[in-house]
Amino acid sequence: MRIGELAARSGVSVRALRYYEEQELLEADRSESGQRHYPESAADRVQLIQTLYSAGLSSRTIAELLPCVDAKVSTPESRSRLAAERDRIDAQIAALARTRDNLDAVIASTESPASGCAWIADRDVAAQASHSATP
Amino acid sequence: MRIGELAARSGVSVRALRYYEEQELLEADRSESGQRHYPESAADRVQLIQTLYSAGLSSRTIAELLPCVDAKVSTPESRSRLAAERDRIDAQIAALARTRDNLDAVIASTESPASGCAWIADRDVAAQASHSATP
DNA sequence: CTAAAACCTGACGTTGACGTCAGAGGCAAG
DNA sequence: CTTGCCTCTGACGTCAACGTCAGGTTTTAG
Repeated sequence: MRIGELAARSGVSVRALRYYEEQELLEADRSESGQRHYPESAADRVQLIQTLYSAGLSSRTIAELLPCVDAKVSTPESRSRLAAERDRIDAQIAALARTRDNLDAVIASTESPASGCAWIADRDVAAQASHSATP
Repeated sequence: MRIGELAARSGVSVRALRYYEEQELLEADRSESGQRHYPESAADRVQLIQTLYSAGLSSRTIAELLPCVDAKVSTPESRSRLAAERDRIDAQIAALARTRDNLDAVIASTESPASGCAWIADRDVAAQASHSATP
């Protein structure tokens, strides 16, 4: 299929697909006239790329990890990289869960009519005091 | 305290603090000569701002929600805003958890010597097929 | 065959949260 | 007083993941 159809199927823009190619995340066959031509499997790959982007990985990191998926091999570097990213995501989940709980607390306190919302000042700061943000 | 000390205490840059003021997230008294002067409580507030940033809120959103914390009042708008942000964070957590599980799967498969890593292609794409990314 | 739609490359624009630099003033120590 | 560090405003730079536009070629529909 050509780029327009892949864009429609995977729900990303044509520009994004060309960007992915530029970043070496997605390769395409070229027709005689230079037009990109993708196999069916490209749609899944684009979904994968999107998933990894939404998990906060950079295109460079994704480019470094995708060969593991493609070649179905893993070097010690790729494994430690995977583990590092997993840990980062785990920490991110934990931080988000804390913030969500804080939001829940303030929502609960403001939904009942006669209460203020002195929330995170009491809860979150204490929890935050023992860790640092993502670099 | 002055801006340098607050920066050191809260672990953010001086530039960031001035930026927060520009975005109306953080106010400062001014000395006769124009230098910013902060109360002790500013350190906690900076932590709060950082927490909300790391949860993916924009400075504009934070600026709209902070008055609720300060004035300890909530309007219907601020309440629905809080709920919307909570839901967004919840969805983000769920998406991250899926991706983390996928990473776990591939790590497990690559750690044992004789296996490939055809992971997300089997697991994640199916899971992703029923939802959309954050806009 | 022709016009429209899709595609190409190249390049500049956008957004957010700052970094960085320039030039000028302020402030405690010796 | 002057040295040296801190602070001020203002303004341009950065980085990622694209958006958008220009100007030209290719494919498709009628």
